[in-house]
Parts: sequence; structure tokens; C-alpha cells
Amino acid sequence: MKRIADSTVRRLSAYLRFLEDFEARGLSTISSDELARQGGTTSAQVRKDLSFFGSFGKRGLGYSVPELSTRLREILGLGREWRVIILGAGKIGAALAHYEGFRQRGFQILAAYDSNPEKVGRKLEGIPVRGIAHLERDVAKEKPDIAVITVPADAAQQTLDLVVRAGIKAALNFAPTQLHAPADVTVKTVNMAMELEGLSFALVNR
Amino acid sequence: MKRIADSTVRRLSAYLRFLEDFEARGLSTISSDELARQGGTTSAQVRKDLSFFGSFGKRGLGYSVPELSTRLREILGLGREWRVIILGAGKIGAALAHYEGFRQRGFQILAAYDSNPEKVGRKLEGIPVRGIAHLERDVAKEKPDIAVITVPADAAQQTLDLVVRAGIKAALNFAPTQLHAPADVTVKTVNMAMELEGLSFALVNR
DNA sequence: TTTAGCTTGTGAAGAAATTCACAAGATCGT
DNA sequence: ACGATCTTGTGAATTTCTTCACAAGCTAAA
Repeated sequence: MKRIADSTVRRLSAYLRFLEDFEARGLSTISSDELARQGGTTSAQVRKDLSFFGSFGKRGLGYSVPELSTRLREILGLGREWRVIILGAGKIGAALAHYEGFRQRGFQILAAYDSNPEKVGRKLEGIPVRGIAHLERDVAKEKPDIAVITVPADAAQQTLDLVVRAGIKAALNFAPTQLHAPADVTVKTVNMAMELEGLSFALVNR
Repeated sequence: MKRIADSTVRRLSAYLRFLEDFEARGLSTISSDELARQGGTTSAQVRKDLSFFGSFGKRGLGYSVPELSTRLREILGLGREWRVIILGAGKIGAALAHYEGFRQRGFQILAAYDSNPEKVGRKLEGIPVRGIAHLERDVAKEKPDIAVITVPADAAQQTLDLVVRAGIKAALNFAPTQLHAPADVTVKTVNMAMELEGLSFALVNR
């Protein structure tokens, strides 16, 4: 299959969100132009993005909202439940465990892990906190798909190494540091410091 | 000035982080190749990125770590204190207020705002929580530079509108929704749901 | 059935970002 | 002082991403 750009996948994700709004409002069709307006892009871009996966629209009419939603969910792999573990039971871990958007979209949080014995055995927003030493065993048993890393920056790489060794193939990193992983493991980083610096740059350059 | 790509700014931000590590380890020079290895890019990319702003290296030697750090901080606008307010005193707001990386890099959090009277008057990780009704007046007085939006998705656009009306020119949005703002206002969105969907896509497409 | 009015899907064109490749400097050891 | 060895800075080439532009298809009204 032709390689799909990261930016395309992000836009598909955005389109899906608008479609869900539309669906909730009971509208049945939408044009690429409307989708583009919502997403801050162009109608050509929307159509090109979709064209990588097939042709889902009707000329002269637009796209069926429920049909396109379904297809986008399939494309994005949201047809199934993904099992998630959180590494690091701190403030960010708590905010994520609490975040409704996860469960809503089929991301089920199994457990959180922490190295601090004080935290182990407690709950984090209703999710059990376990000792990091159990990670490998638990992963073998429960087969989580995705690891969310919310440990401090200086522990992030070793935590990722642990996660990779346990056999997990996808990670979402919140530590403000660049992580290195084997090619068959997908890592995405959310770096708030970097975003803020982007704003800082924008503010001084105008 | 030639327009600088977003991706370039993000990389500069990453380079700065490595340089700080290097500085802490007492190393005095670094090559574009080493910087590239850390950042998961190529040496040509590093040199090209820097070349938009001048030439900071010495042929045959590399870059002076302290000098390049200083220059990058200048370029990114980190030479000054940025004043930040947080909109929404929930879990994410708390995690951010608690996050050391902000202060460390010159982002000073002035206050949090919330519409819930229960929360107003309390503290969020040591930061005062104020009523949203005071926003406009406070902004006129305290001149914050950046608004961080951590309200629920369905309130995010109206919160941004408020912030824009008050005169703030930069916002960092954590609500999982696309926001629209005038051209002179820079908005960056951190969308965890989108990142997870990116992982989901990666997992099903291999 | 025909026509007018939309909107899709997609090659081709254009723009933007990345990588190549090498001349030009700088250092170091002899 | 000279040659060997590095590494930068940067036009040019290449690759990737976005936008253009239009034929093709669908609907609705007359």
C-alpha cells in the first residue's frame, strides 16, 4: 500500500470529529467544501485525502455522513477496542486516566504503572496503579496495544525500552524528550514545551 | 523575512534541548551530525534549519554549544519572560500548572480562570483561580501573552473568542476540537485523541 | 428527456520541504 | 608550512505535499 503521510492521517481524524458533530445534528450529507471549512483546509485537500482510500462520495451530492464516518473509523483502525496502559502515575497520568475522550473512542485504559511504592496498589481515577516490576509479566498476560508514557524526561527512554522489550508496538510520549525506538515500534510525542516555544517564536516574529 | 516552516521551528526547539543536555555535561562543541542523530534527522537538515537565521558554526569544528544555545534562545524568543494564563481549572489545567518545564523555560503562569464558582478563589497548584468574568479586566491590567485553553471541547471556541477579544495574540489549545481565530492570532492545538488515532492507524497498517 | 446546477475524483501543475554534493574554511600533527 | 582530515554553508536536485482545473456523474426541475 502507498505510504500515507502523517498529515493526512491527522486530517482524517479531524474530519471524523466533524462528521460526528454532523451526525449528532441529524444531517445526512456533507460536501468536501463544508468539511474543508470546518477543518481549516481546502476542498481539494479533503478529496485528495479521501482518494487514497477509495471513493466514498456521490458527484453532485457530497458524502453520506454515516457512511463516511464508518469508513473513516475503519481506515483509522477505530473499529476495535485498543488496550492502553499508562506509565507514570503522576499529574499528567491522572489527567489522562480521567479523560473521557479515550474510552469514548475505544481506547480502554487497563492500568497505570509507577516505580513509587507509595502509589502502587492505589487507584488513579479508578484505574489500578501497579509496580513497574510487574510490567513484563502483565503485558504478556493482558496484551496491551499502546503505552502512554508520562514519566519524567530523564526516565522516559528507559521506560520506553522496557515497554518495547515487553513487546508493545505503539507509544504516546508526554515527556519533553526525543525518544528512540526500533523501526517496528511507532512512537508519537506530545511536547508541550515545544508547542509553547512555537508560540513564542510566532510572537516575536511579527 | 522569509517565512519559516513550522517543522523547522519545532526542530530548533529540539536542538535547543539537546544543547542544554550537552552544556550540562560540560561539552563545548557539537557537530550537525551529532545534533541530527539526537533529533532523529539528518545533518543537512540541521544545517539548513540553522542557515535560515545565520551561520553559527565553524567549518571543521562544529558549533560552540553555549553560543548556539544562546542564538537558538534568541531566535525562539526565549530571551524574555512570557506571561501565561490557563483557561479551565480542571485536571489538565492542574497538570500544566504543576509542570516545571514551563517556569524553567521562562513561561510564567499568572492565573487560572474557571466558570465554576466552586473553584474560584481557590488555588490550583499554587496558582490563583479566578472567575472568567474578570478575564477582560485582568488582561488589560496584567497583559498576559499566551492563553492555554483546557476547557471542555464544547466551550473551547467561545473561550478562545473571549481571549481574542481581550487582546491576547497566542493560544495553546488542549480541547479536542478545531478552533478558528483571526489571522493575527496564533493558535496551536495539542490533540491527544488525534495522536492516539495516529497510533491506531499505524497499528492496523502494517 | 433535456438542461442547468452541483460536487466528486484525479491527473497535472505548482509549491514546499528535504536531501545531495561539494567548495570553502578551520584544525592538527609533523 | 603543508598535507590530511574535518565539518560547515548552500545552490541544485529530488522528493513530498498541496492546489488547480476540469471531465464525469448525479439530481432536480421543466
